Amino acid sequence: MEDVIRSLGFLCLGSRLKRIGEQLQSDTQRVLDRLDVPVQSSQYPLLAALDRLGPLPVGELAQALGIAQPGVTRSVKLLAELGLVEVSQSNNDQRRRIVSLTRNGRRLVDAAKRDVWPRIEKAVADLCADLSGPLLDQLAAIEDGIAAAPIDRRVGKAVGAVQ
Amino acid sequence: MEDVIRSLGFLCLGSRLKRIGEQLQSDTQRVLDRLDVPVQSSQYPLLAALDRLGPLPVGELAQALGIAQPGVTRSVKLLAELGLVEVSQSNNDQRRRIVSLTRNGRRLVDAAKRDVWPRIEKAVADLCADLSGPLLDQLAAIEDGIAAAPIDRRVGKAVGAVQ
DNA sequence: TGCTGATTAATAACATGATATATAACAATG
DNA sequence: CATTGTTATATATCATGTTATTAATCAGCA
Repeated sequence: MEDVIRSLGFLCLGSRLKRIGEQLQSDTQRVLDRLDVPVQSSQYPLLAALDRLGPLPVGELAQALGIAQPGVTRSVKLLAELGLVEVSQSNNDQRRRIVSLTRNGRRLVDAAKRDVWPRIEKAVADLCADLSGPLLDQLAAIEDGIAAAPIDRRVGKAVGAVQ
Repeated sequence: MEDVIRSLGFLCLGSRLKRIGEQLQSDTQRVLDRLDVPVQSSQYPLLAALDRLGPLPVGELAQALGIAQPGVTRSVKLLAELGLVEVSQSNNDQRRRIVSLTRNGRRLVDAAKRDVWPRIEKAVADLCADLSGPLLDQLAAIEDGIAAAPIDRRVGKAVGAVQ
């Protein structure tokens, strides 16, 4: 059976990247499922962001993760229910809600950094090791290219009605 | 503000691919929004599959698109309500429901193939033109690598409990 | 000082992926 | 040929992204 997304090449690059990303995430999830970890793989970037950058308000967290703010609000709520992060009001600005790791969250991140993340990183790096180009650099170039001029701008305005 | 997903490299490759894919899709959506097209960009792969492969039962359509069957069932229902595809019972096997393009669906695909898809493809190809490696080949290699041995298998079994 | 506009986060509603399960039809076997 | 297992699809539920909107707070200015 022909893989249509693959056959369509650049036309469906978005769908294809998304599909590969979901595949990688669910594979990674299976790694975590073997452990006693109560967190979906997709929540780790948020924890990693707090680990790297320290406590952050919701909006900046969204920016750091490159997702929209409501997504962060939802994840934070979930992780707070699990006792991994906590939210405190900012002193200067009552609108801002500062998210930080709890003691348990800290412990989870430290353990993951020590025991799990290096293995996952190595597995993914191996997967990409034989590629003919520097994938991460290329992805960065794509991201920069999109940021500079999104596809719809590149397509131009001269497309007439379709039906 | 540091882009954490980007900084984490291979560890978050899945999240990153997904994020780039979603960005590309929503950019493409904006192209379509300028036209009179009543279809989300994410539905085009299904229409393209029917165009390339002819009428297909739900399961084979899922396989051709590389997504799970319930996703196809849902999209087909949506596209059928829009009058772009229709469903007929298979003769040999009453379980199978064969999805095909309607006259309107055919017309939409033909118009898109003629007027829109080449432009989008070109825009995305341009975006990727300056990359230092053959991106599509690399993605194919990643997909093949995942299929051969998913990440969780590559990580190995020797990871202890995390907390 | 009090109004106006901007900013922050929450909520609602939707899109679209997944898995798990139910139902209907087929196939195979005792 | 009836039962049993398999296969194809639909449905339910969840995860997680989006945009649009609302509510609360801040900041600036007449």
